[in-house]
This record gives sequence, structure tokens and C-alpha cells, in this order.
Amino acid sequence: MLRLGWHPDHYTFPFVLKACGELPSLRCGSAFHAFICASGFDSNVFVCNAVVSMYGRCGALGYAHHMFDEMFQRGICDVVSWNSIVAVYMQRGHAEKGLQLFDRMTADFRIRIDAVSLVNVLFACASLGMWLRGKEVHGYAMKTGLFEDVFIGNAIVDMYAKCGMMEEAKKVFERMKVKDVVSWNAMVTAYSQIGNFDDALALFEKMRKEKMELNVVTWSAVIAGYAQRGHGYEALDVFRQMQSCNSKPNVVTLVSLLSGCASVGDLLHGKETHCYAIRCVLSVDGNDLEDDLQVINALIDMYSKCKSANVARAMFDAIAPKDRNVVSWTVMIGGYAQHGEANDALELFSQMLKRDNSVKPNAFTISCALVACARLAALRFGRQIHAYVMRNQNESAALFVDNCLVDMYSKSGDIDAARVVFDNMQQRNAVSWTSLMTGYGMHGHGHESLKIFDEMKKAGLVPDGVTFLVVLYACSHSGMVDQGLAYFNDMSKEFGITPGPGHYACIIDLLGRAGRLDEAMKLIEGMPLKQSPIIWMALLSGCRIHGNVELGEYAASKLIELESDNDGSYTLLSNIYAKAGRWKDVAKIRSLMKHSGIKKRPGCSWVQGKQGTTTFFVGDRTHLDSQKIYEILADLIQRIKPVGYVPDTSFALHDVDDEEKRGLLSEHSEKLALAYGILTTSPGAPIRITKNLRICGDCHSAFTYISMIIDHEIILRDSSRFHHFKEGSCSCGGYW
DNA sequence: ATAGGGTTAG
Repeated sequence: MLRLGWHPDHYTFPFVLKACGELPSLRCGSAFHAFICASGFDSNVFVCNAVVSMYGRCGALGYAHHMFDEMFQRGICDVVSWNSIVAVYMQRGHAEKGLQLFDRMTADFRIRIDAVSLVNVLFACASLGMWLRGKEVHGYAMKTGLFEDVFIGNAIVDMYAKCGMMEEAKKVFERMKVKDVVSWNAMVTAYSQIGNFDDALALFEKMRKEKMELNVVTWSAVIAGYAQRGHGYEALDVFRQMQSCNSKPNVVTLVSLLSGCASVGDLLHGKETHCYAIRCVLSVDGNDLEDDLQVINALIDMYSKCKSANVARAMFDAIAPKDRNVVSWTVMIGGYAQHGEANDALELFSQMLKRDNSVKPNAFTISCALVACARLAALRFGRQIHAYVMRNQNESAALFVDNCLVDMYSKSGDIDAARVVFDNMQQRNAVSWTSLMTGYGMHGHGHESLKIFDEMKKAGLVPDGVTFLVVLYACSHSGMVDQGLAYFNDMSKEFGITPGPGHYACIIDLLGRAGRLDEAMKLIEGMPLKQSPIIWMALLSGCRIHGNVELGEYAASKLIELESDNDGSYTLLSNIYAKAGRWKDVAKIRSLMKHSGIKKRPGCSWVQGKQGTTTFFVGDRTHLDSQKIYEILADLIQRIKPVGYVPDTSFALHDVDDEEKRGLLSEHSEKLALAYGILTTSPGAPIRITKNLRICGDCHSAFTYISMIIDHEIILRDSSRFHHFKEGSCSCGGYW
């Protein structure tokens, strides 16, 4: 246009400036601003107002305010100028500052406000939760007739909804004579966000039935509603409907959809959505970095929750390091912590701290790192994170992080530290209480766990299904059979909680340990539930403890029937046969496992040291100090034999002669870890070992004797609970 | 000028 010799007028500039704001491109915008000044158009209010908005949209708050001030000095501000600067502050998240300016505009300068001014102030009331002031504005709008404006009506509905006054919002919505798609969307999203998704869906259906206009916001809101409730398949279904209606999904739609795929672990649809994102949403030139990053972060999250940690990591690595934001780091760390290798999570977290750059962990990141520590029982690392939290306290996020700390300390074997964190919490919820109860339960302090349960109820918190799972677990690991049965009855009668498979498994476990296998079997037969593998596993392990071959075989056959015959069930059955000396049957199982391709998961133990953890597999000889480790072990075994230790070969699981069996036993990963712990731990300090599977019976007996002759307490966490070996006895008292 | 989105705990 300029090249053709045409001259822009004051109608042209606002359009050009608007485009700069939408890009947004501060460079273009300020270039036009300079051009405007040079050509004398800066005397025009219309143009100047557009400059203010442009700077605001480009995030240049200072420039915007400077422009406004200059106009103010020149005395050319009109209502639009005021509205513009107020809106600039609102949109950048400074609602309070915007509201202050609005008050000056009306009180000090007596500017006659219009509909846009009202929408601005309603927006501020909504985001600051100032419903009283919002109500005044509502009254003003009714008096002046501005309520008829659909924009005003929508803003009032939204204000009430955001202030949690759904009844008021509904009333206003129903009284609006003219409604548009925004009005309906405001109601749909409000219902969805307060958890009343039924009403949200009902409105959505009504919109469709009456053939109202549905836009991308409507569809995205419904997809997000399903996704947030873990209904990924329904979310995908709505996405299909959206496509068949020729609505074009955008970034928000895809991010919602991906979180739906993640929540149900649907890798296939996740990949499909990834392809769609590449085709239609991700910008080719990387112009829209913010939006792209959100989609990429959602993709990383989806891939790790769908057990594709490597793909997730590749995407993470593909983001330029300076472009990764805190969410990118958090989803990757959280992905490793929960669905992958927890060690990788801690490795990545350390990297994040080391980069002394702009990205600092937030409460989400810390929680994810603590989850990883809890899984590994990485007490030392967990303590460091605790110290970091103390240095960078953030009140508003304290509850979540503190709960993670309680869980981490409980699961890492420092129940006293868990208690200290719990006692110092400003706020507690049901998760805080149950985390502590789990800790005591895992350590075999059933009575303490139940005491906390009583205190929890006294504190006014209502126990739910998870709480009772923890209660029953605590009872079974402390041999409190009658209490456990009583709680099991109470939970449905007094608290109206229907027991699920997990609760039944706990009770079967409880009865099984106590040797009341017939009662356990009767309970299974009378169960009003679908057969579930964990229930048969519980029975099977009860049979293992009491050497009941017949019932064990039955439970195993049920597991195979349910097609959940994993290595654990075969190992248990094999243990039962071995205990009964039925070596032919042991061999049969071995060949069956070979035949069906089921491999015994390798046992693996790791021990906490000053320099981090050291891991051992069965028969591991890869360690530098291997020779010393085996020497220490051999020496210990020789020394405990005179005190009464007899190697229990039934745990060796191999149909080989006794001499060889004894060799295999002494190479179990937990024994190697203990020897290494003795080698490297300072005298008197406890040795902390973690094992991925349950501790082997022979190792348990050996550890008990060893604890008589060494100067360390041995604290071992296996996949079932904690064992504290001290002075010739173990805290588990046989309940493991 | 009004409506929608990603990461955390038992």
C-alpha cells in the first residue's frame, strides 16, 4: 500500500496495530508506533488507543502505560483509553491494578463508563473472588439497562460462577433474553469445574438438540470435562463428533484430549492425536512457542503415562534447553517416578537443580521427586529435598508437598521423621493421616496405626476406601486378626463403603497368615464380587506360609484361569512344593514357566550409602569390592551356624543337590547388599536395604542371626513391608 | 470486552 503511494489514514492504523497484537510482534508494533509519531497521527485518540492495546497484547506493560500517561498529560483520554489500559492490566494477570485504575477513572475523573468498562470490572471481581462488589455491578447493570447487553450478561454469569455462586449464575443465565454460545459455554464450563459434570453435559446436549452454534470452546470444555475425570474414551468419542461436525480443534482441545489418553493409558489414540497435532496444530516455524510447548508437554506426559518413557524422553530432549519450562521438567520427572525408572527421575531432578538457570522446581516438581525417593527408599536424597523445601517455603503448596514428605519418610524407613513432618503441618487432609498410618503399618506398629485412625476420625475427617485398605493392611501385618475382621464389618455397616477386591485381599491375607485358610476360602466363595487375581494371590501366599499344597494348587489354578499367571504365583506354588519336598512338582513348574515364557523377575536389592545407593542382583559379581563382599558373607554365615542358623534350602527353588543350593542361597541379592552395607557403614549406624521382591525366607532367618553378631540395626524394606533386624529378632514377628 | 487447556500425594 505504501509502495503504491497510498497513504494510510487514522482508520488504517488500528487494524494494523491489532494484527501486531494478535501475532504478537512487539517489533512490528513499535515500528508502526514510530511511523505513527513521524507522520503526526499520534494526535488522534483513536490511533493512540490502539497503540496502548497493541503494547498490552505484546506483553509490554511499561510501554502501554507510558503511552497512556502521555495521552493523559495531553488531556485526550476518553473512555476507550481508560478501558484499554484497564484491560491491559486485567489480561496480564494484574486484576488488582486494573481495578485500581478503574476506580480512579470513575471516582477521580468522572469518566462515564460504558459496557466495556463494566465487563472489565466484572472480570476483576471474578478473578479476585469479590462477589459483593460483583453484586453491586450486577445491580448497576440492571438499573441502567446495560444488562440487556449479552456481553454484560455473560460476564455476570461468569462472575457468579467463578465466585462459587452457581445458583445466582443460573438465575442470571435464565433471565437473559438474548443468549449466545458464550453464555452457554460459561454455564457448561462452570458446572464442569465444580465437579457437576452431569449438569454440564445436560446443557451441552440441549445445545446440540436445539441446533445451537457449537464452537471450539464448547467442544474443548466437554472433552476436558471427561479427561479431568479420567474418562479418556468418552473424551475421544466427543473429539470424533467434533471432527464430524467440521469444528477445527485447537491447542486447548488437543491438550485436553491428550490428558484423557494419558489417564486411561491409551497409547494408540495418544499417537493418533500426536499425528493430528503435527498435521494441524503445531506451528511449522515454531512461531507460537508458548502454545507449542503446552502441546509438547502434554505429549511427554501422555507418552510416559502410556509406558513409553523412551519416546517421552526423546521429545523432552528435542526441546531446546532454553525453551523447556517447569512443566516440561515436571512431567518428565513425574513420568520416570511413577511409570518408569525412579532412578532416572532423581537423575533428571539433579540436572534441573544444577542448571543454575531460570527454571526452578515448583511444588509439582518437588512432589514428583519425592515420589521417586519413596519408591527407592532413597532416604538421603529425600532429606536433601526436604532441606530444599525448608529453604524455599511456599505456604500455598505446603499441604501437597508435606504429604509427599510424610509418605517418603514412611516408605524410606524413617517413621519418626514422618511423624515430625506430620506434627508440624499447618493443615492436614485425609491423605496426610493415611500416609502416616501406612508408615506405621509397614513397620508393624499396628496399634499405633489404629490409634492414628481414631485420632483422624476425632479430627473430623471421614475415612474412605483407601483409609480402610490401610487399616486392614496394618492389622494383617501386626497379626491383629479380630480387630481386622471387626473393621472389615464396620466399613460397610458404619461408613457405607462397599469393600472392593483390595479389601477382600487384605482380609484373605489376614486370615491366611493366621492359618485360618478355611475361613478365607469360605469368604472368597461368599464374595459378592467378580473373581480377582489379587484375592487368589493372597490365598496362595497364605498357603505358602502354612504349607497347604492342596489349597495352594487350587488358588494357582484359579490364577491361571484368570490369565494372570505371573512369575509371582509360580514362585509361590514352587515354594509350597519345595517346602513339602515335592521336587518333581518343583521341576514341573520350572519347565512350565520355561514353556510359557514366564521368567522369574530377578531379585534386586540396593543399599543406602553416603555416596548414594548401590544395587545388587542375584549372584552379582560386578562390583569392585566383590571379592571382599563374598568373603564377609562367607565369614558371617560361618559365624551364625554355631548360634543356630540352618540354611533353609527350600527357598532355593532349584532341583539341585543341597551343596549347590546352599551356594545359590548365599548369593541372594539381599545378602550381598547386607555384606556391602557392613563393609561401608560406620559402626553403630543402621544399614538400610531395599528389595524389589519379598525377602527370601532363608535370608530372613540369616539376617535375624546376623543381627546378633553385628553392631548395626538392619532396616530392610521388601515389596510387602519393613523388617527391622536387631539383636536376634525381627520386627515383623513372622507377619510378612 | 465475555467462555475452554498441561504437571503433584494416601
